Amino acid sequence: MKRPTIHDVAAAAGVSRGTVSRLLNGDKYVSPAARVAIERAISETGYIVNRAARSLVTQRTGSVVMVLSEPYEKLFEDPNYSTLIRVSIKMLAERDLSLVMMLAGDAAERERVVRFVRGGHADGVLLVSTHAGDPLVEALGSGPPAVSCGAVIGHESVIPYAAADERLGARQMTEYFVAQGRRRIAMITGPMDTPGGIQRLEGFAEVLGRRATSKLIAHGDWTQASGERAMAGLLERTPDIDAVFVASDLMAAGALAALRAAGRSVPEDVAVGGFDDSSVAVSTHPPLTTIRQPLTEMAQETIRLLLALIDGAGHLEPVILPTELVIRESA
Amino acid sequence: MKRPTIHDVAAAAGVSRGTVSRLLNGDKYVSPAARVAIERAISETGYIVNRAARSLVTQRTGSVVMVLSEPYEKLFEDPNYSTLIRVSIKMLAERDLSLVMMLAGDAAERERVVRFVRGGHADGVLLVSTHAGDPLVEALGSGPPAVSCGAVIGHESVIPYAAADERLGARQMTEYFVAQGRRRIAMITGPMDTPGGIQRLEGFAEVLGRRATSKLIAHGDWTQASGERAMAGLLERTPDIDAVFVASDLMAAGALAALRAAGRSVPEDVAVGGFDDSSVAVSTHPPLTTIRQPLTEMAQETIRLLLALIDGAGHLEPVILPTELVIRESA
DNA sequence: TAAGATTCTGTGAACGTGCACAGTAAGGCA
DNA sequence: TGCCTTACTGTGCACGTTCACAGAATCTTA
Repeated sequence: MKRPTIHDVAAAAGVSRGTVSRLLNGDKYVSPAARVAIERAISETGYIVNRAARSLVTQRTGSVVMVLSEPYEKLFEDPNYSTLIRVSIKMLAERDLSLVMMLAGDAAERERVVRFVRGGHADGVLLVSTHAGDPLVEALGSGPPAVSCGAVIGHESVIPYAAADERLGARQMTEYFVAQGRRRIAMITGPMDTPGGIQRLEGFAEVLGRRATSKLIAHGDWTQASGERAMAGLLERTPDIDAVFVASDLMAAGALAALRAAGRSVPEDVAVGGFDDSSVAVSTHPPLTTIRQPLTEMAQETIRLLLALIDGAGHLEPVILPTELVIRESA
Repeated sequence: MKRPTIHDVAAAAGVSRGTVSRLLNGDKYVSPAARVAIERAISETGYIVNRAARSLVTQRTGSVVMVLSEPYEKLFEDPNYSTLIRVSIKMLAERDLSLVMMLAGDAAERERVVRFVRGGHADGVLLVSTHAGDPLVEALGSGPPAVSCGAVIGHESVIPYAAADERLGARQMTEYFVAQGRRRIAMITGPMDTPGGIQRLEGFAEVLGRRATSKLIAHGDWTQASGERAMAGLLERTPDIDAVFVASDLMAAGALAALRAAGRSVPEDVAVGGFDDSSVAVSTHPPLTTIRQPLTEMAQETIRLLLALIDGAGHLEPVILPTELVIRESA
C-alpha cells in the first residue's frame, strides 16, 4: 500500500494541496473549517510529510551533522563526547532537526564529510575535537553554518564555539597546589595541537612562572595509557616532584597507576589533580581532585550558537564558561 | 552561485542526463569515451549528487537511524555505547550510509521516531537498549528492516540481534567464585526488563542452584550509584557474604565504594566480579576481575545483520558471541 | 546480405513538495 | 453603489533525480 501524499490529504479534506501545505508550514490564512478538515484527514490517512520532496524545493534538509575529527581508535575514549551527543540530539529534536554523525579521522573520511556538507545534505555543521591545521575546515568553505564545541585553533574568529575557560581551570588547580605548600609541581599536558593541550599548560605556566621548567612538563594524548607513560617519565626525570596537574581525568587515572607502581602514595607523597570531572574521576582510588568543566552548558551553548546561525545570525562571539575546582582525595 | 546538477555535468560532457545517471549508479552500458568525458565533467564542475532528489524517486534515503531507548538522564552512562556508535558509523560509511541518532526515552520522542521511520526517512533501524514491553517496537510495525544490539525481550524471533552470551558469562564468574572456595556469593543484577538483567541472573542461579537465595540478590539499574546502594543493602542484610557478582563494571565500581565504606577489603574479605570489561574496570582500585563482552564483534555483527536485511535477506538468526573471564585483582 | 542480438544513448514521465501568482468572496468605507 | 482591503483558496511550475522505453549504431551469425 502506498504511503499517503499531500494530495491524498487534500482530497480527503476536500481542499487543495496548497491549503494543506499552508497548514503544515504554519502559514496564516487557513480558515478554521479547512483547518479541522485537514487535521482530520491527516490523522485518518496517517500522512507524514516527505522530507526528501520538501528539501528538494526548500533547499533545507532538517539535519545537522556532527563531525568527529578524532582518529578511529581514540574516538570516544573521552567520555565527554557522550554529554555533547546527548544534549545535541535533544536540543536539535526540539527544533525537529535530526543529528547525523560522521567521522573525519582520515583523508577518505574527510572527503566523505566534505561531499556530504557541500552537497547540501546538512543545514549545519557541528565540529568536534578538530585539531589545529585540520584541512577539513578549509575544505568546508562557505557551506552551511558551522560551530565547534571547543575552539578550533587558527579559526577562532571564523568558527564560533563554546568552551570552558581552560586557562582559568589550570590556574585554579595550580594555585591550589601552591596554597597547599607543594614545591615541585609537574604537569602532564594534552596534545599541543588542541586548545585543551595548549591553554591548560598556559594557565599552569602563568601561575608558576619560571618554576614551570620543561623538566616538569610531559605530554600525553588524552589516553589513559599516555598518562601512565608520561607519569613514569616524570618520576624518572625528577623523582622529587610532590604534585602533578594532569590535563584530563583519564590521563590522571593512568598517572595514578604509574605512581602506585612506583610506590608513591597519593596524596601524601604526590598530589594529583585532574581535569574534566568526568565519570572516571570518582571511580579511581583515591577519587580525583579535579577541575569541573560545565559540559552540559558547553554543549547547550554550542547548539544554541549553531541554531542562531541557522536562523540567520551574523557574526557570533565565542562563549567561554567558568570552571570550578572539585576537591576529592587525590590532592 | 548555484550548485551544479546532473544537467550541467551532462552538458559539460556532451552527453545526456541518462548517461550520467547510469555512470553514477554503476550501470553497465556506458561507453569508455562517455565515461572519461563524464568523469572529467564531474570533477570540473564539482558535481555532487542531490540525495533528496534521488531518494524522492528511489524511495531510499541512504541513512540508518540508531534509536536509543534509554531515558535521557541515564543515556550513555554505560560506556559501551561508544563502541557501538563508533563501529556503526564506520561500517555504514563504507556502504555510503549515514547514521542518524534519535532518542526514544519518552512518549514524545518515540512519536518522533515513529514519524521519522514510517515516513520513510531511514533505510534501516538500529535499536539500542530497548526494554521489555517498549511500545516503540509495535509502533514501528512493518517499516524498514530493524535489528537490535542485544536481544529485544519479547521480540527475539522477529528482531534479529547480536549479543554476548550473557548466561555463559554469568556462569563463568560464578564458577570462578565457587572454585576459589567462596561460600556466600551474592549478586547485584541489572534491571529485570533487560536481557542483561535477566540472563546474567539466570546464569548465576544455574550455577548456585538453591544457594542463590533472594537474600543474596539485589537489583540495580546499571548506574554506579545504584551499585553502591545495592551493595550497602546486601551488606546490611547478609554481612557474611564473601563474594559478589555485579552485573556491570560501572555498578561494580559503586559496589567497591560501598565495601570500602564498610571497611571490607577487596578481594580478601569480599571478592568482587564485574561484567563488561569496560574502561572503568581498569581505573578502579583494585582493578576489576570481570567478564569481557566482545563489544566490537557484537557491534559488527549487528550492523552486518542490518545490512543483510537492507539487501533483502529474509529471516535471520540471532548471533550469540562467547564471553571471557578476565582476572585482575578484585577477585 | 538480412536478421537478430548486443551495446550504447536520449527523452519523457514520474517522485512529493513549496512557492509565486492569480483569483474569489466578504467586509469596510466613502 | 463602487472601490479597496482583507482573508482565504486553487493552480502551475520548479526542485534534481531515476527509470522505462524507444531508438541508433555496431557486431554476430545463418
